[in-house]
Amino acid sequence: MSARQRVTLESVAAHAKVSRQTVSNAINAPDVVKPETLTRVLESIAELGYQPSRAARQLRTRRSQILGYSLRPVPADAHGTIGDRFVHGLARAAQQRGYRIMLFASGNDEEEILQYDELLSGADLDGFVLTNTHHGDPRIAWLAERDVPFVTFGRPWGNADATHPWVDVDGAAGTAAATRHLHELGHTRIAYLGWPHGSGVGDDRRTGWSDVMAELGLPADGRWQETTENATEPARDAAATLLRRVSPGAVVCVSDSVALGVIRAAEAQGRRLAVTGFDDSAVALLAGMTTLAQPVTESAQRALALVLRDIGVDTVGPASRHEILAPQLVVRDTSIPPDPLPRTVGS
Amino acid sequence: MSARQRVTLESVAAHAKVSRQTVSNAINAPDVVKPETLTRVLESIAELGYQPSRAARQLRTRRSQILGYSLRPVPADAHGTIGDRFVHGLARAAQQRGYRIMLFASGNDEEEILQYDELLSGADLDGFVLTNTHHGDPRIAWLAERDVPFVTFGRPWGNADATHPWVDVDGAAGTAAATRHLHELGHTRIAYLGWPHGSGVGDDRRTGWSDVMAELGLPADGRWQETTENATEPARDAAATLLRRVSPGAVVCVSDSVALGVIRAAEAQGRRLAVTGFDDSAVALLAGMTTLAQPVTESAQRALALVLRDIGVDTVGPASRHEILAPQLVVRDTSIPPDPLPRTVGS
DNA sequence: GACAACTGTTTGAACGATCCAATCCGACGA
DNA sequence: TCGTCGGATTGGATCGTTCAAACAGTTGTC
Repeated sequence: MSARQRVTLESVAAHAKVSRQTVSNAINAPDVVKPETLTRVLESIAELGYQPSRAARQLRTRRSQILGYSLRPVPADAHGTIGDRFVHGLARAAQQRGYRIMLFASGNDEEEILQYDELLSGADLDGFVLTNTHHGDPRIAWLAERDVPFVTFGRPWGNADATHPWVDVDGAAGTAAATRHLHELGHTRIAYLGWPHGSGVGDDRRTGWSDVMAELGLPADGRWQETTENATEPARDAAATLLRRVSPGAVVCVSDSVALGVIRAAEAQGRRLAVTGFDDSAVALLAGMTTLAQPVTESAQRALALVLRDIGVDTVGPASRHEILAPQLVVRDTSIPPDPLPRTVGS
Repeated sequence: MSARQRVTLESVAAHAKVSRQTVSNAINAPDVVKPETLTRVLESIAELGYQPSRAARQLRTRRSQILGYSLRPVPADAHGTIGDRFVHGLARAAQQRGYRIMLFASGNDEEEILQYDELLSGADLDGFVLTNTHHGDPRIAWLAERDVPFVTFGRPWGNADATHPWVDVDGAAGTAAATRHLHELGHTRIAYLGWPHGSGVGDDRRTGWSDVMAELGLPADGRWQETTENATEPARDAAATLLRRVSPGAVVCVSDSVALGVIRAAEAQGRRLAVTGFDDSAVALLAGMTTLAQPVTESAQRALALVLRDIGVDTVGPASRHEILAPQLVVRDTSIPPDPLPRTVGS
């Protein structure tokens, strides 16, 4: 009920019989305070339950200890929880380091840049975490130009000399693992269904398949691949073509949605087919689909560490400025040994 | 490159040839400023691109213009985008009103309350938005006791005299609409598969079905319902029992996951069955499932308006302190007319 | 013994906004 | 002409922290 008096540096100082600044030092630069004074001050802080006012600190230091994270409208057909889990991991990692995540909404890159401007001058945000970066992303240029600390979840495709820190999942390693897995099961006729050429992520994932196929001396030319947009219906049609053309025993897919299309096509043609997806979405779980789980939480933690380093929070050793994390193969029912007679079509 | 001087109240005042306070008034209380002075000041603000320092304002007023939103770990089998879309709607609605959303992570109610305490004293948050409230939620008691403004997405089940503002989706209206829809298609043997008794949301949705059935003079006793936890596998087993017991022509389900279990059970038994789900998740879209779409974005907007009113941002007329929004029926393929001979168990 | 160097602590000023009290100014009435 | 009134505007104090410089106390050096 009664509004208790706010605990401030001054009141802690009085309680510990030192000055404001010494209490401040005890928090921000403990090494300059005499050990016995330090313990006395820390006791007072604990006893009074003191918490520094972020506003006052921010006003003086021009640092908010807050990072910005932009939300885009959620597409209607989204079934992933990747975004969800990434934000959660980010928020948790941040608050362990005394930082917080502030959200803002934007519809496109330009709008988002306007928000950057507003948040930097008005709210003194210390940095940003970007997702869904793309080729020639204007947000990256804007931030880099102003020396604003930021990190991207997703590597800068087609811009090898980008200097900002980033974290990404190794798509090629993922499809490579899936391809090897299918080969170990006995498959030799392994096709690939991916996104249209030109997207960094899609091309990367295709590479994993084609490299392993080459390594194994198995065919992976144009006849063994097909492309489709990232939805189940179009994927079904593309898969139907692919199945008729090379009659594969297994298909590595660029995503769970696409993989589901392949499964539907196989059912329609009455074929027995091994399929792998990518993302480990809820759909994959429901379909009992073998897929690749992205290390989302770990990505968030690494991303946070990278941007905090640029902000200057910890000046630990010169580790790499980017991280590539391998996804994990989740084996379920849809990766099955091949038919004894691979050539046989249908029931 | 060169760090341009920050635009402050003082510099705007100098530019407009008035005093600090007049500029402040132009922003916070335009009606006390003489019109011609006002326009002059506003022009200066626009010209210099002035933005008030949130830190300074917060230090003085003890208001941050920030609302807290807690994230819980995302369950592995989650396939909904409801949480995602709610946060997005919240962030967008907030920033239209000059507010921002700050995230924090917590694992349980107690941990979340500790975060409240920290955020209130350290960061001066103006209020909170809670989701996933439950019976006897300690968070609600804690916040209410301290007169902290907050709103919940989800009504206070079993606590009719709760006084805090809330927003919720009308589950009963949803299942009622589904039931009527099935009846209009010609169904009369309509069963229900729900969650175990005792959960507010689950019981509410069941009510919608049973009320309409009673209204239509159709049977809805215990034989026509079954319960299951919210996952596809258990739902399939429960559905199998239900189908054998009353041989329904249609089943209204408490969620999309459960509905998918019913579809699987019907396939296994070779039955033709109309099914409706709840939530309009990606799974429903993929399965071509008739379901109920929750007005998530609108809920977020209303929730924001309610909590801002308690904070005292707008003192508009005395509207209601809670809102119940109706979900929308999304008709797809799984709501089908009944067999000509409902008793026939098809091949 | 005087001065310098160093350690640990304290004091005053500043960050940029709002609150509060005081002042200005033109109009109006006596 | 002067005092009064009320709305518009001004200057000073304040919020709680950190920065920069000054201060006392001890030790070391020639």
